[in-house]
Amino acid sequence: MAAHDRAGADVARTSRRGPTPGSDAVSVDVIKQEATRLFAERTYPAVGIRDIAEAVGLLPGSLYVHIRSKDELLFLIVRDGIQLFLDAIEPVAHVAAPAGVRLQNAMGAYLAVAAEHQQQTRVAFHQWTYLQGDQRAVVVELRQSYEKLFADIVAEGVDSGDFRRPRSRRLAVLTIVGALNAAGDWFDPSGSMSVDDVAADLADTALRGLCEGTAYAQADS
Amino acid sequence: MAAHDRAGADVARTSRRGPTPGSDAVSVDVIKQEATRLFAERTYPAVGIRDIAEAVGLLPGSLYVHIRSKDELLFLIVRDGIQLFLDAIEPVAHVAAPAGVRLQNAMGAYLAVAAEHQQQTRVAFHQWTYLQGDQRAVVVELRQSYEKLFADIVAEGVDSGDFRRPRSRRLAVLTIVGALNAAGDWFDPSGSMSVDDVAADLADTALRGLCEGTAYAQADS
DNA sequence: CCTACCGATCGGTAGG
DNA sequence: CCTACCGATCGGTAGG
Repeated sequence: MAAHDRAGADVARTSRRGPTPGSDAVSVDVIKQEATRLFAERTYPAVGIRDIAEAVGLLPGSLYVHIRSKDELLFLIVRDGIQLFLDAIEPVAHVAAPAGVRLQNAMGAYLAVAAEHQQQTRVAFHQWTYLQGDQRAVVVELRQSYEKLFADIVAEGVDSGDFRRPRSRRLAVLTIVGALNAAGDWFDPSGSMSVDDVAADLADTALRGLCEGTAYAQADS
Repeated sequence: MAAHDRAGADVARTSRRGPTPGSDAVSVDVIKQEATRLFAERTYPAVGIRDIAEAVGLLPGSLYVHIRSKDELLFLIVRDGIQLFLDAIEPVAHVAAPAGVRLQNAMGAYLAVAAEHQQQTRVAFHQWTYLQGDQRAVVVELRQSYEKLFADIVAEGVDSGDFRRPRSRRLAVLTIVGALNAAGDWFDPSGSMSVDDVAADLADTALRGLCEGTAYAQADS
């Protein structure tokens, strides 16, 4: 009876948090996934190594079988997160098409990734600031590549005459990227608007602005 | 000699961190000011009560003569920060003028505050998420008032025919507010562009968009 | 992957 | 406003 209870307890215990023999142990990917969720909900410094361990069903110390440190976990999430955007936007940014079309498609590609990886996007674009040293340097470089995709489209649009000449090209790029990043924050994939709807509306605002017809443009030219 | 040294040490000690008799003791405002700087640089959870104490020249425990808790400090910074924007934007948002003019002026008012209170702006718009309960509820309400200022301008612009009818008014507002908040983050008051320059460029993008002439508008209508 | 634990630091308080 | 300290929690490790 006592032996029977013990055996039952051991089975429950093993299936709850042990590396079940024959099935997969907790992997780095699962840890990254849970850490992404927790960082997105509460931010990196507010999430403890114990919160992550509990989420994946391990004891705190056991996490270090899979990861080197808490900050390496953040680094991987941020780096891979930005890379998702580079991989999605690069193809549509470089096709042979008018700058307006390419900008609209780049915005759509951004939103598609942001909608599919909402939590990782939040961590990647807001929480890279907690990284230091080499990790931070790598991320800063990736961020610059990301901004350059949009900067190139704007520059080519201005040079080809498709776009008006803004007072500051850099500022125009920061405005677009800022609006886009903000959209990634509030966009709700389960809401009434699809990714394409939102992308179309964002592109409208970026390309045409809010003014009806040429009312505002006339006042300036 | 020993007595002399002691007296000198006491004077230095008093002037360094004591409540110097006859002069002002460390005030809540100084603590708020230093906490604002530290929160903006490293974020709320990453800043310890000991960091704040050191910045104002007190020992950690002595802070609690002036403040109730660390989270109350954050609350005050965030609440007063958002209020700065409400106070600055409300007057220009409600004057009798075309929606385009009012939007441009509201953007200028936002940027003026963001430039003058850069650190508090960062804390107010990014770190209110660390607040909970009643404090968070108060802040959420203030944020809604802030967004409503822009929502009203857009709604009135659309109704009067000054603005084209966007696919989603709410989305247009979020886009504008998002671009504005982003500008508050990267705007450098010591840079080459003035507040007015940046406001004019932002308003251009919001009202006219990037496209030259009616090229993009024609394709749509 | 767990047990058992490390030193450091956290926000905050009692008593003067 | 300081002295002296509280219990709790932090990221991380040695040894099995």
